[in-house]
Amino acid sequence: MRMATKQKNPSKSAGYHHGDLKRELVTAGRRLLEKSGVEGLSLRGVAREAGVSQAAPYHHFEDKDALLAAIAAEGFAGLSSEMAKWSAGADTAGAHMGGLGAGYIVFAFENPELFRLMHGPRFAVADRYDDLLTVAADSFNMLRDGVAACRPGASEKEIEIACQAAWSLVHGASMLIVDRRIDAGTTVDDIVTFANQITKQLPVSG
Amino acid sequence: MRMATKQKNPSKSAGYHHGDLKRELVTAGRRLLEKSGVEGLSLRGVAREAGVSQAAPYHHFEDKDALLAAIAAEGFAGLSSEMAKWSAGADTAGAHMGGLGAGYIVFAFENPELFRLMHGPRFAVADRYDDLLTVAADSFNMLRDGVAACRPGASEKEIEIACQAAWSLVHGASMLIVDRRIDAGTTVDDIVTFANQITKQLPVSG
DNA sequence: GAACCAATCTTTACGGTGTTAAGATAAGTT
DNA sequence: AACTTATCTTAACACCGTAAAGATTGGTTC
Repeated sequence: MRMATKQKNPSKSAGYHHGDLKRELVTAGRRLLEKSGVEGLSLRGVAREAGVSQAAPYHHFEDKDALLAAIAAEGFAGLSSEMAKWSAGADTAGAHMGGLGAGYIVFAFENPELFRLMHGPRFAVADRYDDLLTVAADSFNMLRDGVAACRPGASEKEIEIACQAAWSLVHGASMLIVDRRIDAGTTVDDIVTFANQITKQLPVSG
Repeated sequence: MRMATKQKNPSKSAGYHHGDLKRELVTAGRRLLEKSGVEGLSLRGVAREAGVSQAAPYHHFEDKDALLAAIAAEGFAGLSSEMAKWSAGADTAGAHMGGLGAGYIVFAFENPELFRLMHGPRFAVADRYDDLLTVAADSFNMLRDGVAACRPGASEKEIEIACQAAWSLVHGASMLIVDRRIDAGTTVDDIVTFANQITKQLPVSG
């Protein structure tokens, strides 16, 4: 019994691919995404980048949209962890809330094309891609919980409105930064101070 | 001298087109845009809709992007007039501000694909298309003036931040509604009451 | 009027795209 | 070893953005 012949080592075997191409397509897609933008991203290009023929992706994703949905899902996971990172260790509910917003905006700043993909028209009606829906809902629920913690005695309706307002504020700022309509600086520190100034305008995190 | 042979009547002459095709391309583009979305909009499709060959648009627009820029410019004009409409007749600066925000969101609600095009990645770096830049700046300046009127004694810096926050809030709400992530109702009245609730969260229009 | 010019439109063509259908190869199972 | 199944390739289709070259038109000048 030889050692290396089982599929123990999923690296590039010469002939047919047979590693986990699915994963490699997603990472290649993310790579090309930040380089060329959503519009410049082609399925054939991803296949090329992965060193595989043009039709190969169709054995792992039903569609180009399905691959983009997988990339977007990874994006939402990254968004959530970025929010968690910046809100960790906050001593007040307001500071925690501010951290969530800062993380949201920082993520958009650092992954502009990915952020655009995540909120693009493609998934506006996302009855397919349920795992995308759940992971996106996770990100949203972090915000919701943060808002609720800031207003202990508020009614359900008040919390909903405050939550929608907070989400809109943070999402709009991210979008405007990504689209270069607001200049919030060039470093992550710049972005964070900008985020703090912005979110301070809401009574929630005051 | 015959009457109808001059280009007095720019309607469809049978053979070659010779009306103002440029205008017709823009309106045909807007029509297809709301039907098929930005991604589903093809230059060939626009030419087809205008009843003209596929290469004809290139005599009026340098590019597909140039046509989209013209459509987007019309969009910003519409956005400005919608904001003007909803803020007209307000008696206080705060009410005026609220009207501007409501108009912004209502426009997005009523022209989702156009709104997406206007803020798409295509014009993020818009050193070309200067008329697009100016008409977009007009919309922004309406917001800026509204914010400044709400805070007479504020410093330049304070006004800028309040302005960015207001813009972010309103823009984010529009984007989230267009992307179906926030359900703000189905009628324009629904949208307006939603907009009022949201903007009331900002100290500017309190 | 005729001759010319510039603008506008068409036909044709090229390379790129998403996607499907048919065949080749590898891995796993009996 | 034979068979099955998953994976990958090649080839093809219709569509797209765009450029080049030719046709048609309206306007201008004699």
